[in-house]
Amino acid sequence: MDQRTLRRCEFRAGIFKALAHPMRVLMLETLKEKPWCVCELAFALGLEKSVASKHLAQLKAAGLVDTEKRGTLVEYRLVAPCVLDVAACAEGAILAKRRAKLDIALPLRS
Amino acid sequence: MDQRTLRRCEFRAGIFKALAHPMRVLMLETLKEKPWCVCELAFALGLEKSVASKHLAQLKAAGLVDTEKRGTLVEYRLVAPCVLDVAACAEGAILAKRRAKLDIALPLRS
DNA sequence: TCCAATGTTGCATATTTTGGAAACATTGCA
DNA sequence: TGCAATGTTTCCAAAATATGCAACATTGGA
Repeated sequence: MDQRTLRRCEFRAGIFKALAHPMRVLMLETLKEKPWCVCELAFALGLEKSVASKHLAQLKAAGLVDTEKRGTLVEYRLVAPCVLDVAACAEGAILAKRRAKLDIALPLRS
Repeated sequence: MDQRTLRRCEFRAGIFKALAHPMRVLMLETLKEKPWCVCELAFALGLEKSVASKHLAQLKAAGLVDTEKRGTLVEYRLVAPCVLDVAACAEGAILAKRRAKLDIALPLRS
């Protein structure tokens, strides 16, 4: 358990921590289509603007989104779309496994 | 923002939450090689057995690992290795982006 | 300059997560 | 049965996180 390994795990856990909230996952999925400003995104998702801003700040700190100022508003855009693919992959594997266990548990259903 | 979408985001956020701790990431990477029992894994990673057990329980609840009883010990094994590959992908994308921004910020360095 | 629009930050509160110690449960063996 | 090994659960205190509101900062336009 060297220092380098620990550092890597902390970095990755940081990425996952940023993703560990339903609203932030939804935000990323929304950003997948096009860039949004805080204001519109907050309205579309039914959030206080301060809450939306803070969630986006976390995503940005993790490096998952990036910003660009446009006049008075700030445009957020997705950096690594593959992150969402990962979610789909993990979900698929987990659900497949779960289904397999059910089939073993209930073999008479066929 | 229909109910189904929200449900999906909650499920995915649950997976990410299970991954949102350096020690749990390290545990998954360790389990990638071979199955481990709680006892050995706790010793190898320098954890209290109760702490290791709780981390593993979280990973199991998320569906990321599975267990098999062998006498007095419980063997934990990885379910979805693709999660770790995804982590590597996300990390790569984020670091690449970060590097790109630094190059823009310091263009005279070349 | 003044104001409106947009975001961010600070604060208070409530909730969740974490780690450690001890108690408890289960299993296999003498 | 009694005991040792292995895991899980419970309780507690500390730390981290989430939310909503208000205050503040920045920008562009009247």
